[in-house]
Amino acid sequence: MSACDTCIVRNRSICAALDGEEIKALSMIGRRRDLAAGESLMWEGEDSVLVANVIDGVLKLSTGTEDGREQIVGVVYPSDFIGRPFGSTSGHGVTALTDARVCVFARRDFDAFAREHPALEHKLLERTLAELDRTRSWMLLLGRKSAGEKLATFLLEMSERLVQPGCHDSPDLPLRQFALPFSRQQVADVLGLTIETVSRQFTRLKADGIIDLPSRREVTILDREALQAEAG
Amino acid sequence: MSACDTCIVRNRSICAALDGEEIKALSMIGRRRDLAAGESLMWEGEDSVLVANVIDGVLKLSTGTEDGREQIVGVVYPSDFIGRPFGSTSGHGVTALTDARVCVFARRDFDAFAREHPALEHKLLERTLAELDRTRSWMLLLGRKSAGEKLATFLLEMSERLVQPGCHDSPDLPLRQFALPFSRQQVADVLGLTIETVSRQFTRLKADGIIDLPSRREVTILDREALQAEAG
DNA sequence: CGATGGTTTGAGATATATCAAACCTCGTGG
DNA sequence: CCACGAGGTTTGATATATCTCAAACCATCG
Repeated sequence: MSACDTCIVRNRSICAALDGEEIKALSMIGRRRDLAAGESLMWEGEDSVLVANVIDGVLKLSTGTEDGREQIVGVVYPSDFIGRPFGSTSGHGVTALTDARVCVFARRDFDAFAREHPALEHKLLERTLAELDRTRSWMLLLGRKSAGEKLATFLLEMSERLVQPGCHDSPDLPLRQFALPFSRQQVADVLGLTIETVSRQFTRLKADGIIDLPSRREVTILDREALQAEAG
Repeated sequence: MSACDTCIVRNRSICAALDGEEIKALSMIGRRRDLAAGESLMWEGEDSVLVANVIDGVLKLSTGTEDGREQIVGVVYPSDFIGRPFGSTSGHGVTALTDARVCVFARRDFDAFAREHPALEHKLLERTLAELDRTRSWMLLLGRKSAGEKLATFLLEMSERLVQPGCHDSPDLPLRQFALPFSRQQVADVLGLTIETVSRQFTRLKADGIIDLPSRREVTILDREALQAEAG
């Protein structure tokens, strides 16, 4: 019995494209790995040697300039795919925001396996296309939205992406309350703002009664309509 | 004889994955279309009914907010692929910046064809992954770079992307001089700036002797090193 | 408790946006 | 051929959102 048999993202990750035999073959070249919050799985500019599926936790993809400015260019959740198959170097680092568990493959092995399994490549293509869509809509946020609109948009996306599929009662409605997997600085790095501006926008949204902040890492959306209006 | 036989991007587009027979089959479901500068091929939010290969010209992908702010989220060149296969709606409009020629397919037809031709899907995957890389590095520009850095980065990328492969003497060096396929406003929409700020940065780079501007649409890079330094 | 790292709040500086006017460039029609 | 007009562009003066620098604040953990 392979680890895949009990994998909780088995049916949501790209592995869903594979049948029992194939999964078994794939499991031969992959292995689990646990990451502590803050630990990195790959570094910017490094040769792309690994790819992985996220089993549990939240990770950030980030790049920076020479002089230390950072920009988070993506956030991945359970069942998402990480890494750059068929490619030279990875343009961004990958770091766990929460404790996380991933299923890693040597890129060369994965590439070879994928090329022999078109259904897997197809899933990967669908995922990559979806990720590209999300990334592009994020460009609108970075290029054209104000600080207030940025934070509101971010909180709304967060409330949608953090739902555990099939976990609770309701059919995957966006969350009313959730724990942010980001520090204030990291929120700033997602939105292209400074930590102070982010903090001020948080307090403003709270003062306006649109959200509540039970603790630094927790957010409650009190008035989703208003938050959507703020998101522009 | 199909139109593909004389297609100038035959060997660079995703079609390069196909052999003679397959190309013939694909050519049955596609057709050429000419676009005048300014003409749109698809609109934001519209059902994704078309996909296409760019044969000639430059096109922009753009989104906007309700209140009319616009952001260009991608620029495509000859041999690039346009559209959203396997997907519901297209998140951005596609508009020709120059007169252009594309090879369009009904998305449903293309999807079906692609699923039967893994080599084609593989090419598409590689392209999509590369585009995602480029888009993410653009996020760093939008989120963290100053106006001057943005314009310098933009001009450098332009000088690399506008080379006609195999066209000239030299082996695809970046261009020293080129015609911008963008108006000042469009440059602003790429960089997340206003037209005035873009204009001021152009004149500053010119005043500093880093570039020359023979005409409004033409750029000469006088000092590439300095421009790279400006790009941050 | 007192230290530590993250966060909030404040006051001031600055890059970019905004508003407005002058300026080209180019095509059109007199 | 020249005057005219229209769009796009540049330049200028001013406003403002966001950044920067600095201090106070707060939770957590030894």
